Amino acid sequence: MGRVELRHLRAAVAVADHLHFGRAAAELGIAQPPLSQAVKALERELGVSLFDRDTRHVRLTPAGELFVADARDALAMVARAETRARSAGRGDIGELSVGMVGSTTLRLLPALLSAYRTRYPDVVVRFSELPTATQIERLRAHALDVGFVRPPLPSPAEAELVLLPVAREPLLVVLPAGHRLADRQRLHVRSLAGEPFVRFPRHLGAGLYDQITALCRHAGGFEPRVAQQAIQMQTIVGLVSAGCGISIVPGSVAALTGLGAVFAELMPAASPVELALAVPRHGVSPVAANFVAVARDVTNAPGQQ
Amino acid sequence: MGRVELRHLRAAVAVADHLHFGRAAAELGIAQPPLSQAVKALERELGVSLFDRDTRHVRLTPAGELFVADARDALAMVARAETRARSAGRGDIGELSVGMVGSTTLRLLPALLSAYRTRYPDVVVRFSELPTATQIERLRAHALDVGFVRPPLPSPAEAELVLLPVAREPLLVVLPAGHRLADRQRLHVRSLAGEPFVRFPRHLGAGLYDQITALCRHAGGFEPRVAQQAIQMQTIVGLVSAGCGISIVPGSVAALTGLGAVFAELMPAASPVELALAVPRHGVSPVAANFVAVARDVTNAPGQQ
DNA sequence: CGGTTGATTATGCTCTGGATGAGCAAGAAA
DNA sequence: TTTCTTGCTCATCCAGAGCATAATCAACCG
Repeated sequence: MGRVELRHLRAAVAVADHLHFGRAAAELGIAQPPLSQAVKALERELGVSLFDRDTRHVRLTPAGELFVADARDALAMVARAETRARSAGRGDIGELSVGMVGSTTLRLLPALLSAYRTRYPDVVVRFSELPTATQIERLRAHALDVGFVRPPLPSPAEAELVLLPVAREPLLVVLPAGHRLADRQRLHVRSLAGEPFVRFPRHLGAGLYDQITALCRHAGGFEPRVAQQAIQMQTIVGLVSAGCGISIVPGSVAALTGLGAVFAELMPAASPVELALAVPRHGVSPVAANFVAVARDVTNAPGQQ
Repeated sequence: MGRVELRHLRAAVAVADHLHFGRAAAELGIAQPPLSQAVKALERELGVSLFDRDTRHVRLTPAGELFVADARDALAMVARAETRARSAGRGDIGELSVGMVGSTTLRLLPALLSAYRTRYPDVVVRFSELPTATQIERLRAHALDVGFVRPPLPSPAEAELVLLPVAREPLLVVLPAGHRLADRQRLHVRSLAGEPFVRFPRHLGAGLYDQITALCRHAGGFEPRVAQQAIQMQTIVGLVSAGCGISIVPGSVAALTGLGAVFAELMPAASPVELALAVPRHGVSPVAANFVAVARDVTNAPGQQ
């Protein structure tokens, strides 16, 4: 019971194309006898003769017409499977899940997305705004391909992920418009002592949290008092505007104007907060690898920092 | 350069189905090692790894997802090609061109067509009303698969065609309604001497023509005088109605009432005229063969003659 | 730390699939 | 006609593909 193989389909199609075993065999790069045998084997397997051939002429039977038409479709489908798999291998096609902390949206994303989509229009990109800790979980679970996170990462995560720094931003103070310090361009950390803080919960992103705490402690000499917690930058700025407290946020958040909050620089210039692209150390799909490459290009371009 | 073959597609699909090389190999009826090799060869050919496999688990890569989905489609198309070719081989599917002399339409066709279409609903049947001589040409040119003709056939045609008698009908005289003999139920051939005849042209169907001529000559003792020629039964009866002459036609033509013509039996009962199904002696498609079988069944059924 | 599961590597064998050459039928040319 | 050419098929032979068996190695499990 010899199964039908693609060589049989290719043989039938070639013979149908040329209506001539010799030329068909030449096209296939084999001699006539094997081609005759292949066609005959196919016909025996199908129980139908596909070609009427006297010693002089070759003609398709009705069954042959049907079969060859179907065979062409099948061969096209196989070719499609091959090319699409190769494309996927090159990262030209596929899907990509990108995670990002809230502030990424504001500055970096538009430029990056536009560059990537220009270069890889056939990749479906899905963005999710998630805190760093959640992204680490999902990267580990392969629910996310890459993620924009705030370093540093907890050490177990460092083992599985590679971090590529993509941006550094200064920290800014956010105050409600009517606050007593709201008219200052720059503020000393010490002047924030005693203020109620709106903060991002530590368990979802220790990097930025600890950096701010250390800043208050060492440059300000006080322990920040947490009045409210929120996990989205819009919410934090909104709570500040509503008078629930003040906050310290990455510089890109200053793009969130019009909410009734004002931003001021920090006086002993705090070390800038980092944004990094986290990528699994192993098993990165070509699609994700290409995205990383584009991200690197965009962030290294002159005029970006 | 090993081309992709269906065995590779079957292997990839089986592994994707089970996510387990052992079970996949069992399903394919081979051992694990060859399956591993087949998958690896495929991956090498495509330049992409389709499966992520540590020694414990097997998982599809994104490229694998795409490829396996396409491979399923391709395999389905091959299966479709096979089944349709087999169907065509059994005559269950395809096209059929049937020729017929005019009078066939009236009696035989409805019963035959209904029986055939019930049994073979997926065959597209095309009927053409053609004189015997034209049918012979087209049968020879394979423009017609089978044809209902009036025997006998010219001897060169006999060599290539097989004739199956399917009906015998008596000959009837057709007269215009106002004719002097129009009130008779049966007429002696002799009484038609001198009448102008509307005839079917001999070169398009010698069988019936010669039979009528011989009848007039031997039983009537006269030579029929041709006043008009026509190649369709409706036209012949119409010309008779219009007073252009009389005619002798197969019995089934009597179904053409309402044209102002009357029919009468012939007195020295003429040997009935035959209707036969002509089929090429060689290279008959299964579809045509099935039609012949149904035709034989229908015409041999009790109540038919 | 063995035991088990399960994929890969290594090796040998079988049988398929292709090449080569002979056979043969049908049209073309002489 | 006879002969030549064309072109599919049959027969034989050989290389390599593809499968099996056995060995190897890695990870989970008790």
